[in-house]
Amino acid sequence: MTLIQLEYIIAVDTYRSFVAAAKKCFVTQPTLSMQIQKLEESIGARIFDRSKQPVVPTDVGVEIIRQARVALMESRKINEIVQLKKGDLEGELRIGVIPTIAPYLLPRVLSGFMQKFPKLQLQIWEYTTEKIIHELKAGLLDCGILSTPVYDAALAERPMFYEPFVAYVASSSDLFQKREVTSEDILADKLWLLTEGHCMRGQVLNICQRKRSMEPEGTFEYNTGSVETLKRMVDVNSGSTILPELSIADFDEDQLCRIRYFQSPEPVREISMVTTHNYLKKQAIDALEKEIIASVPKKFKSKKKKDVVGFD
Amino acid sequence: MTLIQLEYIIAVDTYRSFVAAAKKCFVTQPTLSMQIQKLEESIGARIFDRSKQPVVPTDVGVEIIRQARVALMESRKINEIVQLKKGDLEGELRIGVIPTIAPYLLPRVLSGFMQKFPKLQLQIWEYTTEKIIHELKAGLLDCGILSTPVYDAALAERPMFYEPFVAYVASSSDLFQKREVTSEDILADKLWLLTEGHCMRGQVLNICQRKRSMEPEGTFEYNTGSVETLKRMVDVNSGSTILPELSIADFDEDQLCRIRYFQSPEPVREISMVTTHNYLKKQAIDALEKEIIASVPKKFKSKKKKDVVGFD
DNA sequence: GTCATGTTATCGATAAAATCGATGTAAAGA
DNA sequence: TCTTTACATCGATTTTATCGATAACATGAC
Repeated sequence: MTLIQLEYIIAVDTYRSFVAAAKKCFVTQPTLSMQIQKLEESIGARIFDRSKQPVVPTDVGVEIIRQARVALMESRKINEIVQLKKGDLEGELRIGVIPTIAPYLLPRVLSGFMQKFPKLQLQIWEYTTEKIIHELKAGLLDCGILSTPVYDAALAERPMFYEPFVAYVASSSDLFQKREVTSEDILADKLWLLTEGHCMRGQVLNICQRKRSMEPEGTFEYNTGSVETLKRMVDVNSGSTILPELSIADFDEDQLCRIRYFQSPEPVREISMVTTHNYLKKQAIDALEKEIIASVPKKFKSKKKKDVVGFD
Repeated sequence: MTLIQLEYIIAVDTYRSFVAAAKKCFVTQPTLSMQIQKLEESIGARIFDRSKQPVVPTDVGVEIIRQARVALMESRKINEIVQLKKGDLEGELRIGVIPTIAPYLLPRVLSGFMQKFPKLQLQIWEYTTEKIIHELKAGLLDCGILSTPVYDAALAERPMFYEPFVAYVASSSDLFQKREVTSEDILADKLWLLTEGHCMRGQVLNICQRKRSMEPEGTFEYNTGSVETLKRMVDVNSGSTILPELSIADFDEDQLCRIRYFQSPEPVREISMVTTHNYLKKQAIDALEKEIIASVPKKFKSKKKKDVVGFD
């Protein structure tokens, strides 16, 4: 058994194809096939059922692959130990961030973080929650920054802060007259929503206590994945929307006028650093986590007197 | 990095010598040296300080080796998964047992256990507690059966039963007249003791509340490592000794006459299955554990109304 | 200091392996 | 049925691991 063979079976499991796996491993398909055959022979068990298309792991193969991931992970930690001692993390850090956090949070932390680890190649991927979870499990991402809980036992989530939602209302709206708003107010108003697939859409609907199934009535049907677009819709048209508080950091005075905070307990979303349980690049990820926690307003850090909103 | 390289550095760490490690790995010393050099080069750190004699790991080397043990362990579990699925454990199981347990416990369980795992090569090593702990940590033993607690964070102990101590008294002794004995009685009598290094010696001294430092007065100085010898000494000469209850199982009537049980709470020793935390051959070891628990008298299984005696 | 001894590093040769490109075979889709 | 896609097989080639011999080095005895 060699570590390379373990990498090969993990690649095949990930891509469900010998050809694709070979490409990702930078070897030819016969090489990969041969090595996997040798591994199967040496342990005395078939790992993949090649009669199915696409290939699937056998029963015992599933467990072997799970254990192979663990073994490979532990072997890679040896390199991390060295880098840690040298004090200079190298390699790449692949971060998945949901689109309703990324543009507002990352600019606050990335420059500082990159200065601390100059040799680290940062890769940011803006994905939906679902996609981030999938890629984390497949080992294609190192960590995810997303709204939790995600209720997945394979993942470890470490809450970093609780970001309040705020209402953004057109001056033509009735809500504009109020100093604070409640979820009932929102319900009555016309509401710009993110398109399906964004966890924040679910959270906003939960705030308004609208069921996902029943299409909210007073909602403009304009499918956008961008919080920025929601804001502009309110600016240019009318109605209201709900924004995460970090997104209003660089609003001008005119725009701030249209912000309405929620009555206590204000609705918030829990933002966590999510990894697999036995994760690599711990040093870098833990540092990023600290950097993020330090970068958000103090009042975000406690969830007391707040209403943590789920998205399911 | 290859698994073989990890094996090599672990061997060098274990034997503190390239030559000895090479021998144990069944390769020549240049081969082992080369591979370790390649590993050091690939991770970019020196693992061993060869200027010292015997060789010692560097600071970072210590951590690398610790992690290498983990990685190798996890990779070996892959083979166990296969064997587990086949339902037939192969390979060898190296068991360390202290001499005051081995001859009385093992005959009760080994034949049954070997029938269940016919392909398993059993290796029994009679060692002192100290030696078993050392070999477990070095990975030279798979599990140990010994008296606990041993207070070693690197090891996991799972108590299996609580074995009472009984007194064995010559008919010429005053104690012979009593139906039950107490630790005070023993203190007054002449006592045959095991030689230094046996944990049971410490336990017996603790029962009598004698300090280790002060050499017990009424003790015959005959250094033996065998419980059987203690018994014979009492048989042939006089005085008394303390035996573990399992050792009296095949006593004849005459010998049973000389047994005196302790007054409640009777002194007992805790006998545990000891492994490292992340141990291999789990399947076999767990089965052995069950076999042992099933083989001892029911009354051994609870520690209620008993006085668990340490040996330090 | 010198010598004997034991330990690790280095070297060239050789055996073992991993990999490649070409090709064969079997299954899935048009 | 034909085409396409995917995995297995084969021989050639490159790469790697290992060996035996030897050099370099450290340690302890004298």
